[in-house]
Amino acid sequence: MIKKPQGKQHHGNLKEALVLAGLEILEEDGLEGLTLRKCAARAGVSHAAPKHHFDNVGALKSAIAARAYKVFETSMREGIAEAGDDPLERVRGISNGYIRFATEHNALFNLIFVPHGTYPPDPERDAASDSARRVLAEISQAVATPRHGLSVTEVAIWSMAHGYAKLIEIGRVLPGSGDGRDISFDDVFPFLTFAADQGDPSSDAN
Amino acid sequence: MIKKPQGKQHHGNLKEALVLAGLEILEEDGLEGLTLRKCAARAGVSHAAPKHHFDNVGALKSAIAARAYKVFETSMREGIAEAGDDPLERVRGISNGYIRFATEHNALFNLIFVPHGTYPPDPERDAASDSARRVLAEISQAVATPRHGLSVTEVAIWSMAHGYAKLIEIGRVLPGSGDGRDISFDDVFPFLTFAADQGDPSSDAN
DNA sequence: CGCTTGACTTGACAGTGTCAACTTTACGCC
DNA sequence: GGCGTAAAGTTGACACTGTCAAGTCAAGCG
Repeated sequence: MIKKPQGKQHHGNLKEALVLAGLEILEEDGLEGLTLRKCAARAGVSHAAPKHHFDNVGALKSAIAARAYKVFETSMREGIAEAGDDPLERVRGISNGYIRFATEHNALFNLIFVPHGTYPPDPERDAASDSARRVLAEISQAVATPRHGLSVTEVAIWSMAHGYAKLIEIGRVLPGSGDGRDISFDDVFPFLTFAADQGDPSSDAN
Repeated sequence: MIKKPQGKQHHGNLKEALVLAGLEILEEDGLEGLTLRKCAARAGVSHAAPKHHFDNVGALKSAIAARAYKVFETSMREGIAEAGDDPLERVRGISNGYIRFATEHNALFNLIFVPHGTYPPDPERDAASDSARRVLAEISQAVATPRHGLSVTEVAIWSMAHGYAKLIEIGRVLPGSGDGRDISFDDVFPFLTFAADQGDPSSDAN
């Protein structure tokens, strides 16, 4: 945590401090707990100080979201790394990384997946978002066929992973619970099939 | 809109009026615009009047959510009715109803799909939720095989529909736009396969 | 007629984002 | 080196939020 030097008038790096404070608050208290004034307090600064660095709360959230995208991308890359070379396994891997990010950093997840226009324009956030999406596009590429282009395959994978992550978030699915909601992504993944995988999901082949 | 009789002390049906006011506000201003005080004002009553009928804002939202589930269920049933008798077509139909509800009543959609525990316990909301879910379970039944039970199939369909709806909400998918985001659910649906449908998504067979 | 109970109003409080005015510091320029 | 200016942070205010406590008023009942 970067705090303002006591007594000094200038913080030195308030912008960065506010973003870091925001990330901490998000992990501790969730998205609802994120407040401009709390960020300011945690950075050791008065409640209106952020105004000089962020026009409004949306601008601060946008800056935090840019960081969140990087965590998100890392999580997806880790999921891919855990998978082998098989294209289908890599799709499963990136999906697992996607879902792990959504569950372990749920506030960040909900900070970045927000309707277009929620935050003011921000090239840094756009860049981080594009970078993360390129990872998904690359993995999708390997299971896409010319017949149905890249983006359709990408959206199919994306929809499945995102939807499953949301069902966990709202408690409709609860992997490892042992009750009726105990459905893992590995159970669901076989229902997603690609040209190279003429899968009957009831087969054990994967 | 049910308003309080001018001058009279008792409203008569404030509980119902607050719920209806809430539904209107949700459709007009979205989930962010829903406020206890605005509901009270629209019902023609003072800002603290709702306290006698709803302990807190969560209880009011819960009551509104119960209504929203009914709209949701209707939308799914309409989607099914538009499909024929083929089980797979009925899955597509309910998905289209699901997605239509999410786009046309996005505030209601986000009101009902919230983490478990967001609202106080409410038997009415639970009943409405269960009723809606039973519709999905029934449609899933027809494409499920004993090998992988009902609920797994249900979650697969649910994940796909929910995820796709969310991608539209956040603007990552924009059907009918003509640009790179122009991907319809019919494009994505074939990637979902069941035992009875050994589908290669590149085939035209659907 | 009077009392009790429920429904609603009024006023307050803390917390939120945002704005305007003020103070203080740091930096460039002569 | 001193000084003026612009940036950075503080203070105080405003409207809005949910929530609570106290008061008012009406309906119903013994």
